[in-house]
Amino acid sequence: MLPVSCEAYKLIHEGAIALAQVEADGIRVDRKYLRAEITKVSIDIANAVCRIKEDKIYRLWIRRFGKQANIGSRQQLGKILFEDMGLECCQRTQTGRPAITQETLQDTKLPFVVDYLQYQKLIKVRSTYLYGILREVDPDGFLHPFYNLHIAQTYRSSCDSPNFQNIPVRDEQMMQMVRRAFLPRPGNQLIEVDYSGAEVASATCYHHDPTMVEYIVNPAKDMHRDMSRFCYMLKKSDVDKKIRGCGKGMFVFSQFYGSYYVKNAIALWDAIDELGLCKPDGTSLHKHLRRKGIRERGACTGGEPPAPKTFEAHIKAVEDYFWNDLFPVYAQWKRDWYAEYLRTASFETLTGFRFEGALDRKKVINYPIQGTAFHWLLWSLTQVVNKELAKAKMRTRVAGQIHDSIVSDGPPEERDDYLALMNHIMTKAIRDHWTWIDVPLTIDADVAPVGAPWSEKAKYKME
DNA sequence: TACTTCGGCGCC
DNA sequence: AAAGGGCGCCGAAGTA
Repeated sequence: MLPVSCEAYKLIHEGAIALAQVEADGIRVDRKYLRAEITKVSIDIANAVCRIKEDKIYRLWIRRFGKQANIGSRQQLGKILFEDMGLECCQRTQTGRPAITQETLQDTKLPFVVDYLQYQKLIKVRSTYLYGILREVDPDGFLHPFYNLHIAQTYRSSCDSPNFQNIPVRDEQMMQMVRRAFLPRPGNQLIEVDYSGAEVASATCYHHDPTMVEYIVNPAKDMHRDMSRFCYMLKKSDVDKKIRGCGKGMFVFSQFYGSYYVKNAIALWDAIDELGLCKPDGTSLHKHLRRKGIRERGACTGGEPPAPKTFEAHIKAVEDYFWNDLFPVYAQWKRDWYAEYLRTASFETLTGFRFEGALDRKKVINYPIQGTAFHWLLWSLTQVVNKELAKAKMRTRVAGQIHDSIVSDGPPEERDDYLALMNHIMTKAIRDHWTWIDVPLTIDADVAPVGAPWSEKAKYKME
């Protein structure tokens, strides 16, 4: 930890005090629900195991491993599928073995993997989440996760015992099963406030690309929708939520974090079938791309340049456009920032923290952006926890923090005051504190009904 | 038995 | 030239 200014030191000091308060207050958990759900999930797991054992593949499994056969062993499954059955596995692990992942299993197209993946999901929910949370609940029914400021290389926080920062949310089934366990105190409601596009805004404070500023300032513009359109050669109106999500995750953020067109092309192409991506009239995007002259994905080997008229070649063109035409200033900043690092062997965040030592290019670009975005959240947390809640004599308490969001537990009559306070701290006061924040910051809020679990949170309109 | 490493996967 | 940043937790498998 290398804070290079009094102000940077103060952020960590006051941040630690705020997080200690969050840890002490904790979050209420429904133990009865957890115990009942563990029983329920255990039955579902037993049923899934039965279905797996009825499959032909399990007979091969027994023949090959006999008494050692273990459904939980990915290594064994890999040997059966990719050695005995001779199926193709297009991903390797670090040590060169076939990678047995959700993706490579799905690629086999075997009916067996549907049951197997459901089984694995339930195992994950039961062990990491249901048991993992229940084990840490205190005698009063509260959870007190630890928030660390001395672990992450980026100057972010981390969280453990249990990790409150990786509770399922994207998978609807897992989200329901796990978030149902988190409750507000009696008579209260849970609220989650998060920075919109925190890392994009943080990055822009470094590179100042005018096109990115325009995307942030103008609510009518949408970078993810635009890039989704270009990747799949669609009209603006053809981009639905699913397609936009693919462009965002498989192109834009991948590119920001240092991935490249070959990986993007594979992910975006496979997503068409896996997620059933269609135009509004029901045309599959594969068919749509064929009409645009793209019939194949391309070799995607990374060795040779992509063959013409392949999807790979198209995504390479999108990548060139993205960095050379759309965000040239961002691209130049990346080159300059890295060159300066090579010269000095160090760099600093805008919030006043230094990095030293051997780091690769991707880390040199990503660390300051990630750390700075978190420091916005941490500063906001110090204001609300250490100062404003007490000053306003409010009963609302912060229950947790997830990198760019703050979860609170408070009485409904304080809800609108709390949201107004958070909006003031997170979007206005912070820009007086750090005047180098030269893009507007905005927040979103999710609110669960009074007495309802975290699984029932829904978008909340703030005035 | 206790510990470490690996592969995998949950979140931002 | 290379090719996804950061975490914590789990079970399996290997080692002491």
